[in-house]
Amino acid sequence: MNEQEHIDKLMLELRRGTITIGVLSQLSSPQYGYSLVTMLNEKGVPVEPGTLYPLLRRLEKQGLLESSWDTNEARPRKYYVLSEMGKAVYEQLCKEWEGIVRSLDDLIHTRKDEENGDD
Amino acid sequence: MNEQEHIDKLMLELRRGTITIGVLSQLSSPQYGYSLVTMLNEKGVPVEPGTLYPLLRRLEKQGLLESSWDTNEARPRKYYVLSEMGKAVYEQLCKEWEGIVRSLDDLIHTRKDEENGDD
DNA sequence: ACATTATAGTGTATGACGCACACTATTGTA
DNA sequence: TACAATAGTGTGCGTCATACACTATAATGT
Repeated sequence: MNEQEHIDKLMLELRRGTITIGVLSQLSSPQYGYSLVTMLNEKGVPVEPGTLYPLLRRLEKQGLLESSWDTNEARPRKYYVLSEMGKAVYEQLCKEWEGIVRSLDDLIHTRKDEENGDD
Repeated sequence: MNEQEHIDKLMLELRRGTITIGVLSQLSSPQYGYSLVTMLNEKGVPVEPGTLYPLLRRLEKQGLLESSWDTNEARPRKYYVLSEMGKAVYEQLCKEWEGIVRSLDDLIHTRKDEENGDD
């Protein structure tokens, strides 16, 4: 396994959960799956259809999203939108996410020197 | 499932991979597992011994870490430190991590209105 | 001095869950 | 006819939390 393969694998894990936040962040107004895949990929959050569709259904089953079919268009589209609980969870999740980012940022820019080292 | 349970579960996923970065970030100089558990928890990256030890062994097997026993102390300690490849991977991973953070930050502070924003 | 408990330190086994990947299926459009 | 739009399923992998096992030392109590 070379460097790039390691990085790819680690990135895979790092992305975990971020897809969910990305999805939730876009569903304050209704959108359908196919458009979400496209948009998220454009915005730098790579996601596969085979990942997104199950995710959407999962989130709906858990009560974070609500869905409705639009059959007026050329092809039927399934629109998802945040439920009340979804909104609340999303708000809170953002705060927690920022906490994680801050902690990790802290570790990365290692401040070993300002430990006020008493040896 | 109430709000808090949802958040806990989502947080669990969000933390994925961040533990690895946290560990790598601390191993430019050698440290042993037990001290890492303590330190990371202090620094806001909660991690269980049962998570860290397998992680360290995994990273060593993959060639990102090197280990050596110190049997001079009261109890034997297994010290880990970044290998050359580990350093390279860590450097690159940090950049990628910042990319993820930036993308997600972008999505969270939804700029729906300024869709025409070409810098 | 001896027994008991706590702590430092490393390790394993199991189960859950989300993700990528490879697929299927339908319908409209060029 | 072939391609794009749109939604879906099934499998395998990897990491995480949890619970547990193990050893040797330090600390405590009697």
